[in-house]
Order: sequence, then structure tokens, then C-alpha cells
Amino acid sequence: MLQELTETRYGKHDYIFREGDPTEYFHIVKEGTVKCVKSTPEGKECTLKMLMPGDLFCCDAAAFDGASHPGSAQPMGDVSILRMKKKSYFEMLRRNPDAAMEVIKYLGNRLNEAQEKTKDLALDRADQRLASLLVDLAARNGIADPNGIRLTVRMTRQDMANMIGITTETTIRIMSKFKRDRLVSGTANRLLIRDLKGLKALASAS
Amino acid sequence: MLQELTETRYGKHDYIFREGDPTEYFHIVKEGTVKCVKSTPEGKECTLKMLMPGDLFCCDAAAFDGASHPGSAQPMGDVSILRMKKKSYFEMLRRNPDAAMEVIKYLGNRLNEAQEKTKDLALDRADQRLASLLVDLAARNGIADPNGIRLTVRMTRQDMANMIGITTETTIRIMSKFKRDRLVSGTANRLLIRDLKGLKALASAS
DNA sequence: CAATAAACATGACATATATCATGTTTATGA
DNA sequence: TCATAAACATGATATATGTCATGTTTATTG
Repeated sequence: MLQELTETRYGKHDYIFREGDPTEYFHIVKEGTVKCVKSTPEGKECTLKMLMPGDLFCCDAAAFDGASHPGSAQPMGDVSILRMKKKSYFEMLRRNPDAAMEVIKYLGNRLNEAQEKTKDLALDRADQRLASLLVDLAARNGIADPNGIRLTVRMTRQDMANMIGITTETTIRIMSKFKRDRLVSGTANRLLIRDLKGLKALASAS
Repeated sequence: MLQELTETRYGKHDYIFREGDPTEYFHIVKEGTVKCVKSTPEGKECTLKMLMPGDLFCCDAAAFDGASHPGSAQPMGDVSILRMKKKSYFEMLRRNPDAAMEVIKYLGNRLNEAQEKTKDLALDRADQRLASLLVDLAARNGIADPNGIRLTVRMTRQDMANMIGITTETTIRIMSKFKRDRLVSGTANRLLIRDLKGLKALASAS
């Protein structure tokens, strides 16, 4: 069975798949970070989710039902992806109730997250959403550092903007303010969360 | 097995459950419309989804994983709800791979929808989001009418506002403009979509 | 039916965020 | 290492939407 699982490596300029491509495979992140992106005809982009090792996606697990990917998947730097034919994966789930239940719980959890994000977009200000994003990434992608929590994924201001539905300029302005307030420091290559509590306070001030 | 499925009726001032309540049951809408709502400490509300007959929710199906409801469920008018103990439901799924696969597809579909909504909130203007909402409701809740499509669910401007993350006043202003442009007519009790194509054009002008 | 509350409507004004422009710093790759 | 592009930064201005205030119309209920 396991020979159906193949591994592929991608670099930051590749696409793992594009919006509209047929959903032939299930994907699992083995190493690195992958972003799920939807874009408009005019080139505006919205990043739905950053996927870390262990996450499955297709794209963004949304295509368990559906014939084509509702968004594209792009690596953030070098990544390694495991792939399995959708048909094989479904057969495996059908034969393995425990695995199916795990997937149900995983999807429930993902739906939950998506709805939390909906609420943030609908009700929070830009600075609160950015603070939420940084808190979330600190937990999922951060490693301890003498001065706080360092994010291992390389994220530009533009990447952040796309994740919270604001412009790059606004993100830069808010990040500059966060820097002045000693909440964060550094830029894409070395982003450091200096005051997690402060960011959490801002994020939940809704 | 079926004796575990109980039916309850609710009126528009009831709660089916509240945010934070333990998730003891799975719910299915039998009759009527239910809204899933998240609210902030200051009383701002965000409606995540309108559930129609056949939809399952817990709340909003997001609690397949999780001990407490991430949002509350409120009837829009009179509704009838079917309920089953969460434990029984999980056991049933474990024994019935076809049902489990159906749930996986359903959740994938719901996640997909949620992400589409995220994109709309992040990238579209208020009038486009309102047009999207009306198009969606026309398909899911509308019945043919000599002058267009009539919505059977009673929805105030405030209800709509909560669904798309804008204020009641802005919703009223946009609806007034839609009325002037002959796209819609009527108020909560008798909402009529007069020009579906026009609304679709507006909605997808992103 | 009258009394009351909810929904709808609209103006004046405030403000968060977008847009456009321009410059500096930092990273990248030949 | 130099040349080029990407990322970061910041000001000026525009604009969509929020906020507050006030009035009318439409439902609801005793």
C-alpha cells in the first residue's frame, strides 16, 4: 500500500498545484511550510492558511468534495510533500474507520479555525488581526530565542497582508508601530516576537 | 438505534444552544432555518452560516473535534431539530464507512464554503458581499415568484449585516440602492430578488 | 385597536484603511 | 562584488464604511 505514497520537493518559485487544477492527489506537508492561496482575476491574493508539517491539503483539505482545487498551493521556501492518489486515499479511509474518524475530527477542527478567521475578518480592526496572526504563528512556527520567539518561516509584510485582508502598506505601518511598541522586531528573514502577552492582549481586545 | 434520534421544536426567541455549551449532541435541521452566531463581549455579532433542512451542525459542524460549542445556534422563526448523542453518532459513523465518507465530503464542502467566505470578506466591497449573500440565499432559500425569486426566510437588514461583517446602516443604504436599481424589492417579511443576473454580475465583479 | 417596539430610512460627520508616489534599505544572483 | 530586484518605509490624499442622531414606517402584542 505504501508504495502509493510518493515524495516531491519544491522550491519557493514552484507551484504544488494551481487553482482550478483537477484534484487527483491528496497532499501532506512533510517538511517546510506551504501556503494556500486564492486569487482574483485582477491579481489580488488572499492566503487562506499556512500549512505546517503533518497538515493535509487538497487544496487546504477543502477538496474532499469537489473535482478541482479551489485555491493554489505554494511553498514558502523549500518544502517536501507527500502525495497519494485521491482514489487510493479514499479506499484506505473506507477500510480504516479509525483513520476516517481522525480525518473527520481534523476537518471539524479546520472548519472551526476557518470560522474563527471569518469572525476576525468581520469584526476586528487591522491591527488586531495582525496581532492574532503573529500570536498564532508564534505557537505553530516559533522557536525559543533569548529575546522572545523567533519565527522560522520567512514571511514578508506582503505575505502577512494577504493573510489578513489588508494592503502591504497598512501592514508595514502597523508592523512599524508594533516595533516602536517593542512587541516585535526584525524583518522577513528574522522575525522575532518580543512580547507575546502584549500581542495577545491586542488580539483579543475585540 | 433510531430511538436515539429525538425531535425538538424551537421558536425565534429560543436558543438551540449557546457559545461555550458542552457539545453533547449532534443536530440536524429538519424544518426551518437556523443561524450559527459568534459574538464578542461587547455584543457585536457575526453570523457564520444559515443552516437549512438537512444540514448538520454542532455548532456549524465545527465541533466534531472539541468539547464546547464555538458559536450559538438560533432559530430564524419556527424550526424543528433532530438530535442524537454525540457518542452514539460517532459509534454509528465508525460502524458505517459510507456514512463516514459522506460526512468527510460534507465537511470538505463546508470548509470550502468557509474559505470562499474568507476570500469575500478579505477582498470584496460591502455591496459585492451583500450581492453574493442575496444570490446564495436565492439559490438555497428562494421560491419562484411572478416578479423574481422570493426568499422564504424572514431576514432583517440587521441579519444581513451580521452575515457579511458590516453595519445595519450600511446594509440599509446598499439595499436602498439595490431597490433603486431594481435588483431587489421588499423588506424582511417579503424579500424579493428581482434581477438575479444583475446581482450575480455585481457579486463576481471582484 | 391602540400602544409599543422593531425595522427601515437618511443626513452629518468621523475614521480606518486604500491608493499613489517616492525614497531607502536589504537581499539576490550573475 | 556589482547590478538588479525585492522588501521596507513614509507622506499626502482619497474613499468606503462606521458612528451618532433623528424621524418615519411597519410589525407585534396586550
